[in-house]
Amino acid sequence: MNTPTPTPGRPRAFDEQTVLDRATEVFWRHGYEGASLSTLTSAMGINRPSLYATFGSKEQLFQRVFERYRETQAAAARTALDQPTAYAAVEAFLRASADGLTADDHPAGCLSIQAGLACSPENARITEALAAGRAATEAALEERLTRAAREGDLPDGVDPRALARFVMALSEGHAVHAAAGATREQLHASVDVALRAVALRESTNIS
Amino acid sequence: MNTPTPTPGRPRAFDEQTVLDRATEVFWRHGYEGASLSTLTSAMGINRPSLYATFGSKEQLFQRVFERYRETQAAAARTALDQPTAYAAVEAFLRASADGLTADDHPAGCLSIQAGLACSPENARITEALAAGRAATEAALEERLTRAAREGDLPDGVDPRALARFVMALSEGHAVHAAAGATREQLHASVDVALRAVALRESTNIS
DNA sequence: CAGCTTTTGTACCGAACGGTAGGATGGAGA
DNA sequence: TCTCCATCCTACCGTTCGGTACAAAAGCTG
Repeated sequence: MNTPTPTPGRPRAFDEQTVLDRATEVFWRHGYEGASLSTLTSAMGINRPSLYATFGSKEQLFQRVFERYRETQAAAARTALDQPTAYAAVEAFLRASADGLTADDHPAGCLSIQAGLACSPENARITEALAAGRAATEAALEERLTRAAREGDLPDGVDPRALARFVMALSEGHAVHAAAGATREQLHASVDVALRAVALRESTNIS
Repeated sequence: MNTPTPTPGRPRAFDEQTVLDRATEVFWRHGYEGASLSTLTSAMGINRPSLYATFGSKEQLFQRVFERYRETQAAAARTALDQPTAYAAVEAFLRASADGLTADDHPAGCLSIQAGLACSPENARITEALAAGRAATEAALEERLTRAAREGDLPDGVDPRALARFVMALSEGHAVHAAAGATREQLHASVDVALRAVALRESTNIS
């Protein structure tokens, strides 16, 4: 479990995962640019040189934070997409998303959205990394739905890529809403509406 | 048209609306905190004291920018919601949104989303103002759909508030996608999927 | 032209930013 | 107990941040 090899020199006074958790919360709440080193070190309970010795820079710290975040997100997405039907997979994805966006063990919303949709030019890489993370989730969704299309498991006339984009966009919109204070019930009610679009039978347009 | 009253003193060398347009683009592209005064004044073609004499502060400048932005957004929403049926209103809203998010006379996406979903605590008012603007749009949508529900113009079992939230969330998600490079066609394909949820007949769930 | 008023440009303010130097500190091995 | 070495902590670096003082410039009015 823990490292049995006794490294020479003074041992660290903090646990890396713990301080990463604290940093995650700060970035989540204030965004990348809004999270100052003073706020970060204060929340992490370490001082600047420890942060730089351990993580390299503010940007590298954030990349570590986001990497960890992505892993848990990806695991949750994988679980949802393992459902046997497209409808069940989409519902599980959106339900898990709504729950995650309003969980009380972390700030409301989604780190990918909160941390930096727009940044100053020198931090453009942050924006790109976040977008890449979201794109990866959408790709997993698309892959699952493409398989569903092959299996005849999608409503007629529904393009799996469009459906993946729709589901992902809705989830991101819910993230925006959650960050602004929407409740879990409100998000699930929106999911109820969305699922009508994934139901099997072709429904009739208004005249 | 123009001011016929000759104000005393040296006349301004810039047009207020023009420099507001430039400021809008900078905030849109870099976010509130990512938009430095140097970048702003440089893009606006004026120097700092002129900015402060005219607008008061960076925050007040942004409020002016956002106010103008809201007016055009609200006008577009009003046009869409004036459609005779709920379905047509929702479609017009989402189509106009998709077009606006990918128009080439301004940065991709939506100022409300780009400017500052998360900020440092001292700029929390910016985040709140943006959320309030989006909430106002959602309220207009909800009002229209509540009327539709009264008129029997909504599918069975659809709560107008939930539908309004769904439409708004999707639009915000599309804003996130547009900022990350999604094309207009991709957004409209997602709208195609979404509209299935608003279609009149109750559709059958998967078994 | 003189006098008044407002804007313009330069040059600056204190504070906060991300990042770092270097001595004090504490645990393992000899 | 002494040595070694990575970590800890104070205090600082140069730069940029949002915001401003002040004097030169540019219009009107007389």
